[in-house]
Amino acid sequence: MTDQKTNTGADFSRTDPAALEDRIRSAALRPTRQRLALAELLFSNGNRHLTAEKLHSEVLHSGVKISLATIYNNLHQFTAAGLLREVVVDSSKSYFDTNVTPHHHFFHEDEGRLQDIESSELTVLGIPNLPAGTAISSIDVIVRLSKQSS
Amino acid sequence: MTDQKTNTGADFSRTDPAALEDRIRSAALRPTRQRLALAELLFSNGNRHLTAEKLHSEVLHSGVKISLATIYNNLHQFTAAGLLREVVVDSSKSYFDTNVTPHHHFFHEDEGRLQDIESSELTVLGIPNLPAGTAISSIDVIVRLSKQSS
DNA sequence: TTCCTTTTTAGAAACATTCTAATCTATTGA
DNA sequence: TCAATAGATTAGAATGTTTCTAAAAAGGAA
Repeated sequence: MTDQKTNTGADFSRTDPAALEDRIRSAALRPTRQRLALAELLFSNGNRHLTAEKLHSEVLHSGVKISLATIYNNLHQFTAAGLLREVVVDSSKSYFDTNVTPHHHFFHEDEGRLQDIESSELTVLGIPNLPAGTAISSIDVIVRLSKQSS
Repeated sequence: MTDQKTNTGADFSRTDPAALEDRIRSAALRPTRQRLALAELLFSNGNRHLTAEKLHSEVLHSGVKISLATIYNNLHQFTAAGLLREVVVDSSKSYFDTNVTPHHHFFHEDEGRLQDIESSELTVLGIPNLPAGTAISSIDVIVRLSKQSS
């Protein structure tokens, strides 16, 4: 149980450089210095929800020189490979989630922060018949939270 | 039952200029030429899901000169007044929904088109306890649809 | 009408994201 | 080990959506 294709939340690959490299190789990508740095931040710290800009500043602070274009390239490549999932909650920027199993989200509107809701907890009932010629690509539930008013 | 604060889908104000003007006045806004043109497109054609750009091109085609800045100003003012609701489904642009009652959406990913799911049909069960100090602002369910693969 | 406020506007600016084309790097296999 | 090549990174330009600015126009009250 040290390495799996799925990621349910446990930080299973825990900074082990070889495991990170395998993960990148399994996506048919080369384990470059930049990718390893990104993978470490993304996949060795439990489930995370990050914007491109946040990831960029984290990786720069970790001492690895990397351009924003590379951040975007890799976020998209990781997403295409199923290592990340994009979550649409804000019309102005994209969030990427390291938990790629089916699940839902709380979104703290004031902080711009996402929080997982496991799909074992939350159920969606009564989806109508699908329009002809279509198939479900995903079901996204976002519970938007504001600060308590009183 | 000709005019109500809520809008469940019926096109109840049906191009009646006086009703549109009341609707604008009730939001503490002046019924300008531009606002009336926008209100007519938004509120006299059943439930609609529009982007700023789409609304702009529609209103220009209807013969009313209006700038994109005015479109944005008014979409936001109408939203603040509860006449519209913003739906976040696409990280690159905003959609505005004329149906402001609680409900959910199908999103046709290939066409960028939204379709209502009434909340009488779809139920969300098992929302976990809310984080301390927060209250639910809204619950958004988006069923993303792709073209059937086969 | 006059005055005051709101609204509209063109254009500039801001912002996230994507593109371009040049340079660099990992990998392969001789 | 090295050269060849395919893939990766990069700075900076470009794009698209949305917001801002400041000035002109229009609505409404008196």
